[in-house]
Amino acid sequence: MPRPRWSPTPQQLMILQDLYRKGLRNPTSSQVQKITTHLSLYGKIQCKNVFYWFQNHKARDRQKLRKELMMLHKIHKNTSDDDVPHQFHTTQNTNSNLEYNFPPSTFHTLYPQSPSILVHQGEGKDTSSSSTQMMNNMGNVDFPKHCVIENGMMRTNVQGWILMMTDMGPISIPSCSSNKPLETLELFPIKATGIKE
Amino acid sequence: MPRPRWSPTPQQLMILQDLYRKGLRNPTSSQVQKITTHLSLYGKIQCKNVFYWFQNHKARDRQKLRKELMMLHKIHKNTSDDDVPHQFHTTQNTNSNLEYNFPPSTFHTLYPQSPSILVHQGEGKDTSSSSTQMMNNMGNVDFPKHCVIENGMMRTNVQGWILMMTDMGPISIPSCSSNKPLETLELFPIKATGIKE
DNA sequence: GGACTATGAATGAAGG
DNA sequence: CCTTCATTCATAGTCC
Repeated sequence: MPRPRWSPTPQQLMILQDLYRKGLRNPTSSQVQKITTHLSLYGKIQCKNVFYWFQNHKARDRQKLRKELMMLHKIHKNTSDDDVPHQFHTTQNTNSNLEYNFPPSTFHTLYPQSPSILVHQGEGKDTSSSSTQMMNNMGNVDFPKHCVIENGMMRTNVQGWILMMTDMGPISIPSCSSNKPLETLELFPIKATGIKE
Repeated sequence: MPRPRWSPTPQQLMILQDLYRKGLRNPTSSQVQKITTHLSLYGKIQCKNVFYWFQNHKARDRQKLRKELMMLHKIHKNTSDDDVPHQFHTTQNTNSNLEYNFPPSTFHTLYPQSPSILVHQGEGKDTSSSSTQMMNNMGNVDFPKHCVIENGMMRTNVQGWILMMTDMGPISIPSCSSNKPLETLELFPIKATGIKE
């Protein structure tokens, strides 16, 4: 029974956290490999696990920081939006209350360049760089594909995310039996369900 | 110490279900925000609660359908699988043996695009997109998706890294309590953290 | 009280 | 990097 997904053992987690704490954010391919090799002493693991771990950890860490930062800026308004998993709060401009929004652009300056840590590579010159590649040419470790190495830099193949969000219409949030209708909420089912079945 | 977890009041639940029934699946940041604000009329609630609610509800809804479907396919097979203690086995990938690593990318065709509903945003355009992001940058600042790619991307290959590879140093990959020292790992934090803190 | 269920919360894994 | 999906963990509520 193959464990569907990897789950770090306490030791592995500890090591990963420590590396992260020390500043590692975007491990290069060789770093990932080495880390993986090391962690495999404590349990089954693949390069991609390490790769994804850092990616997710960094993202979620940052989101947490943003939240805290926001918290400070919003020292008063309670209104319940304190802790949000990922997402953000857009400008909510209701005349009624809360207005904890920031001048945008405060948060994109957070992450520093990734710091560094080096895991020495046996012999090959590691100019290759990041993770992506490593995923490919690893013997028994696979990497997520979808990244391309370019000039030593790892680029994700994506360029241009499309956002399809037609923003129109007021939405109606269903209200429970008796309650004042919400001012500007409207619901716009644009496309039926979504449960393709 | 543990903050009890949120539990929807009957009214809140009713509203959420209604929205879901109407097709909402992946509410955008502003939608979550508005919904949360509205629901807070009926009890304490945070954005993340709303966010998670939709995530979970959708996932479990889908999982239920999947299971039923599977049931049909297996109408004949008795296999005595009747006694499934807890949950169920959803995707039981009987890959059996080698749980090697294959670049995934095989089983993707299932999910449709999320439907849509719109919570009209007072004025700001909510180009922001959905869930995740929304919680983060409350400033309604959504990244100009494409722009950031330039320097915000995964540059794994930081130019400041020094490769110091001495075969001798015992590595400083944090090890857990008792374990055999790893052979050649080295850790070289060149620049402090990165966590702006 | 332990087994089980429903479900909030967290996070690994992918895709774009 | 951002978004979404699938799993899994954790626990309140329930039944016996």
